[in-house]
Amino acid sequence: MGTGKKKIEIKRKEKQQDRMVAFSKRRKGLFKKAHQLHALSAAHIAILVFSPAGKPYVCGDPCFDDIVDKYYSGATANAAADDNDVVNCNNRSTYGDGNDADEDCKEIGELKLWLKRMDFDGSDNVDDLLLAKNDLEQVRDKLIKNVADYGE
Amino acid sequence: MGTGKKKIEIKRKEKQQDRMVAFSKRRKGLFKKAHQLHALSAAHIAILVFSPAGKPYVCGDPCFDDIVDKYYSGATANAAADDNDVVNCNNRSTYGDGNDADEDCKEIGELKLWLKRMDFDGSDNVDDLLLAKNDLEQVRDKLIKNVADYGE
DNA sequence: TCCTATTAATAATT
DNA sequence: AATTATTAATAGGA
Repeated sequence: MGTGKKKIEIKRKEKQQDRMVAFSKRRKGLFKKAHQLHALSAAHIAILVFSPAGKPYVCGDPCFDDIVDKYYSGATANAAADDNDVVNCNNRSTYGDGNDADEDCKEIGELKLWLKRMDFDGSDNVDDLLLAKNDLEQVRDKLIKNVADYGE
Repeated sequence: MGTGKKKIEIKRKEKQQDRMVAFSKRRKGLFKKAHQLHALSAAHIAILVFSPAGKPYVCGDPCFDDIVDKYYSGATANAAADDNDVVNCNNRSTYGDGNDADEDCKEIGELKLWLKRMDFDGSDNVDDLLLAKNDLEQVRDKLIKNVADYGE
């Protein structure tokens, strides 16, 4: 995937500057797609992005806060549970303060997010498999590092 | 804009069924773009969409709730104020409250289910991590093979 | 759903 | 930033 003069691997770019360039171009594209989706289908859409530099960008059709409010009001929050198309990863992890138990929870929570996002069970196309491959490689690297940290 | 056999106008489709078709295709595309943006730039991304039928779809990299929390916590909320690309309308809503420790305990239970599905246990000691590492490597190799088989 | 003609998004380069 | 070669997304139809 990718679109441009060359096919690129979808993986974290090494240099901060490259990440910022990719972010700028693709954030713009993402918001445009979101706006189109709203205009065509009348769906309500809320997007929140933090740039690599930590700057927030918000996009809402018709309004970010209202849509998020509606979601957290819970009236319909469980309706998506049975839809296998849904990419739904809501997993709270504690950031910080750090007693050991909490740290472990955080590590495990992050790992879980990675695994859940892979969702390669039903993938039958090259793109999904490639994404899963990338994710797996990163999870593996994380594990290797954790093991090393434990004194392996 | 649009991409397909014909250029289309970006305006609300008249028939509900047409809106649903466009929504299904484009929601998938939007989430894919979001995942790519995250993978490439390490940006944090949260998307919430209500379909024309009112069904919610959530996408979060790395986690929807955490990103939204971070935004509403306000630590960085004002950083975007000077960016003219930002569509920014804030109205805080309260939700959740549950204490973090309890939330994490629930998370651990869910995690173990996930890890079992992945064919390895989710312990946090070195031996189990090593086993997990081996399992992940095998899964990864499987995926790489699958990708090769698809002719990538 | 799947297919494919066509357009839109974007990676590399300037 | 602006341009352009190329790929990816998708509109319409099977």
